[in-house]
Amino acid sequence: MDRDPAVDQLALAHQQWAEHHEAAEHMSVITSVVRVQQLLLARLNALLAPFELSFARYEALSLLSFTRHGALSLGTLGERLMVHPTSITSLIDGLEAQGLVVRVPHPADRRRTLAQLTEQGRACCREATRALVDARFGLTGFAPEDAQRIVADLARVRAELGDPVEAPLDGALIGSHADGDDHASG
Amino acid sequence: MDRDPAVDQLALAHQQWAEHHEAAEHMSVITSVVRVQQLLLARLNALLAPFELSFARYEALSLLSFTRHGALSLGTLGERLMVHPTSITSLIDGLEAQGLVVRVPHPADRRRTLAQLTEQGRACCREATRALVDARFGLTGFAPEDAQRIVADLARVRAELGDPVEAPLDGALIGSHADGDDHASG
DNA sequence: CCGATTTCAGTAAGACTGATATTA
DNA sequence: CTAATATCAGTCATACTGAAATCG
Repeated sequence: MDRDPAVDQLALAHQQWAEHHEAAEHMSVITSVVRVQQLLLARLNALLAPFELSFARYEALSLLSFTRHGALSLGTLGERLMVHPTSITSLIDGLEAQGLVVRVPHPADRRRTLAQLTEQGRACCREATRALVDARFGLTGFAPEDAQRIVADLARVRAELGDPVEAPLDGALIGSHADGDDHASG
Repeated sequence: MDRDPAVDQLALAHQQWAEHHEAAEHMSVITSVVRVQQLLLARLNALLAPFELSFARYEALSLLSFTRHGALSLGTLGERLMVHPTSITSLIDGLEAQGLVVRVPHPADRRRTLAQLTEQGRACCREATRALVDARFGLTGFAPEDAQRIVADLARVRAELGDPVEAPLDGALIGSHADGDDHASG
């Protein structure tokens, strides 16, 4: 008695839900989002495995690489990544143990600590980025317009849940991201 | 120097990414999915907190409630929820400690164990369902058609990542979910 | 003194690997 | 015998709470 080799478990759950309750479509949004995140992160972590990076660590490296001196305070990093302060501490612990970043004191505020990219960290980020971009983040089959539509739909969900969402820009760009960070050791 | 009170961190990341690399739209799909799942689960877990349920536990109860006798083997449950076998063991451990399910031996296969809803489990699931449905799973602002479009888009992503995805059904329903489970104690 | 920043100790749920007992 | 099922032991990354040290 072998089971069906490939059953769409989400469609099955939707069908069962619709037979018993209301709001089946809303429930399906949840299960779809959870499942897609599960699959996407598995794919990305596989792509990043050769570099001994998780996607979370890659995101941090990437943010650092965008700054003028390759450094951000832990607080700013946590804000950008939208994670708990203690999570940033352990995330940077890991990257520091790998030699990809170092902690340096903030020159102007001795309460703060900067995470500073090392040369090795820069190189690692560069190569990992190439791997991800070449694989189109696991979304090879999607044209940029397809991706944009999904992002727009999910932005509506974020807005519904209280996340700050930029108005669907008709040309208005943000230019106010100088929050006093990004001055490194020098 | 207070920061902007509400900045769309995802839009900011997208902008920075687009300035430096390709595939910015694909990257944005990832960050959007991760963020939406984070926000959605936080909302759902808050809605379920009065019942001392997490969404994961609720999903298990819900699946059990759909069966004829309120019981499924742990293996089938894990397959439906798409989680690791050892995760099912600990999930059922928790539900059993709460008195919402009990483990009973499978009548026809002594290797298997059935998770069986208790009366308390049924009641808890019923009330939790009402709370979730009343709140439309945190998606009050979405009409069923909106939700359907999002689900369809995410189904394309799942297909792209190798998940079994039911063909966009034009009337074809699945009727083959009798996999030998669902016979309970009696 | 108050508040911001980071860290630490501890808890908890979750995802894994590898091994094991039991049974088909 | 092999394969399936569930569990256990242990590891790991994460997410939190509460407290502390340091500093603006």
